[in-house]
Amino acid sequence: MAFNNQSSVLRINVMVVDDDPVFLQIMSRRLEMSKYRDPSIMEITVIAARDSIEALSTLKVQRNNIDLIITDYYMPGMNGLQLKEKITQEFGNLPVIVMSSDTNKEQESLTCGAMCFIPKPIKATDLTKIYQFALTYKRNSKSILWTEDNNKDTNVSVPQQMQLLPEQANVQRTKKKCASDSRSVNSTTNDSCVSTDASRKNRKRKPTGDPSQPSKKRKVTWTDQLHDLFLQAIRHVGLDKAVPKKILAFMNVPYLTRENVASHLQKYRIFLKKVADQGLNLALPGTDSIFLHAHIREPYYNNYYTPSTSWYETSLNNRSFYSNPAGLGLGQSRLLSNIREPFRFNQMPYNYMNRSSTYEPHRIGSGSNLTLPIQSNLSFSNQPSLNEGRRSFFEPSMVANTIGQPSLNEGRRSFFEPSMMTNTIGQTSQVLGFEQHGPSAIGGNNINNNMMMSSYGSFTPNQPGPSHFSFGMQSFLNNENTPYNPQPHTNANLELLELENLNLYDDLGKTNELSCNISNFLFDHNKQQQGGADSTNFDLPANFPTEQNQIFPVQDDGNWTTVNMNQGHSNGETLNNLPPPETNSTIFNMNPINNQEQDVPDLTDGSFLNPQDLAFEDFVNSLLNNDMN
DNA sequence: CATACAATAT
DNA sequence: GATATTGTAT
Repeated sequence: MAFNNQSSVLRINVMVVDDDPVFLQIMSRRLEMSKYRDPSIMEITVIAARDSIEALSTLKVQRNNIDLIITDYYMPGMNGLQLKEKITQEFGNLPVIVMSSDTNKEQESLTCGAMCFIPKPIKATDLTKIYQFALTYKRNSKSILWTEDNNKDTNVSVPQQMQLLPEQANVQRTKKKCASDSRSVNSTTNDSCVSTDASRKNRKRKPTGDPSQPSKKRKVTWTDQLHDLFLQAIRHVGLDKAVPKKILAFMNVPYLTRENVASHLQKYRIFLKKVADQGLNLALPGTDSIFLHAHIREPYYNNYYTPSTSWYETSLNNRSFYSNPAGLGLGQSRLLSNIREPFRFNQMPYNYMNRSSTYEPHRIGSGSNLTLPIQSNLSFSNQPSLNEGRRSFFEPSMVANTIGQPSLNEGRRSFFEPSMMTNTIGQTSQVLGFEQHGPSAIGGNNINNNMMMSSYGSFTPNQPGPSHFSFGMQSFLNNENTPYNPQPHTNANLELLELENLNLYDDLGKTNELSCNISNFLFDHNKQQQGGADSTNFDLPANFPTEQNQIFPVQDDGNWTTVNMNQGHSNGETLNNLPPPETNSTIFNMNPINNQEQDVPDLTDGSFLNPQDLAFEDFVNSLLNNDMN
């Protein structure tokens, strides 16, 4: 699916500190060599340090790169706990595991804040615990899922509170009142307030234990945290391949069973379906911001290539907004992802973006990066063959590709396209007024696809790895070197089409952040303010053929041909035949000036979220970040 | 009594 | 593994 497996693998960097070089070597080797359950889930890199000083100096360099520290207790100079202390002082709260052959040091270690204590020699099961620890910690640094059950087969000891916090154990008795005593979580004797199966008549289910004894099955509570892990698992394996077993393996929560996951998955799927049928109702809490920085250059057209720098930033005012549950019956939606994560952007109810007053476009200086909070996974590690070499920047089909569905019929949608905006980058585009500018010419290196003259920008990665793209907006805006009077491609201007350094990446650290340069790209807020936007009424230069059904030339298969603005490219075989998106909807036809005071459809309405308007895969993808209530 | 939720049956 | 049904708590 949308996530590149390579980048989804959790990379755990463990530092091992021990003054015994032999042990250090063995330990490092064991950690490295031993495969975790599924190597596609986690990779371990071991950094060895021979004493505390070396450990600290390594940390100075690699501070953000180390996930877990395993240190011997007895070391010359500074012992393991002193090292831990120092680490905490200098680098904050990094998880430290202390090991020693002196089991008397166990209590001291735990008291002093070691995450756990491992007696030497290290048993294989203990080693496993280290993996689990690292994995869990990496995935959720807030808490460690660690239960008594999880521990009983090893000598690893963890601090008391770690075992006993019910939030961390995530296990409760059937009766909440019982669970108020958190220490009963792992107890099997306290059943005084658990209603028994025997008290139920006509029970059809088979008792799971001794029939004479009432079953005391634990009920898993899907806390936000646990659900979040579940979602991570789904992201990792892909929605289409997410089955209980795989999810369970990824989650690696000791007490969870496949059945637990299956049950939850069923619920989740029901949620997805519900949303697909009815639309999504979102509550997006707190501050939000959308920003786009574009490095502007002169048009790619002809041989001009004059760098200029203009930066725009568009941010959304701080506002909270909530949808009314009544409209869709999905009112309990809550956002589980960290709201600072950029991809929540996708989840914004998009009628919101029509409130021009909420946007504050302004120029902020110069630079060369573009940061778009988008739903990403846009690392083109594969040849974009399914779409005949051309993919739009924010093309739904691209997501479809990675999800596993062919994108052949999806069409070439892009940055400028309203239907895309609805779900993905709409806010940005709307804010910057891209959509109103309509047609833009994009060149590609593929001679069969080297011009795109449907109404919206597009971009073509033509090889794996970093890609390049360009937009020709300047031409429109300055009314010169216009792409509607284009010159055939030459090598010279092909060069210009190969723009700079669009690096798309996605890793767990910076999921969904896109960093790139945009060249030959220009937008104009003032232009945005003029006229409405629909597929045939763009804000165009005076000499642009704005009449409906007027044609303008494009280059196709090396020859110049024409395209009907209303109907898309005349050669639907080569270029995509997707009709211009519906833009005369309430959503997109709302002029920021004229309609400023107009009553924007309320979020309670729900009609604004017609799933058919949405790029479905994107849409579903965005749901991956949502709770399913 | 209806609903939400998770376990359990099919 | 997917889906339907049941038990339990609210």
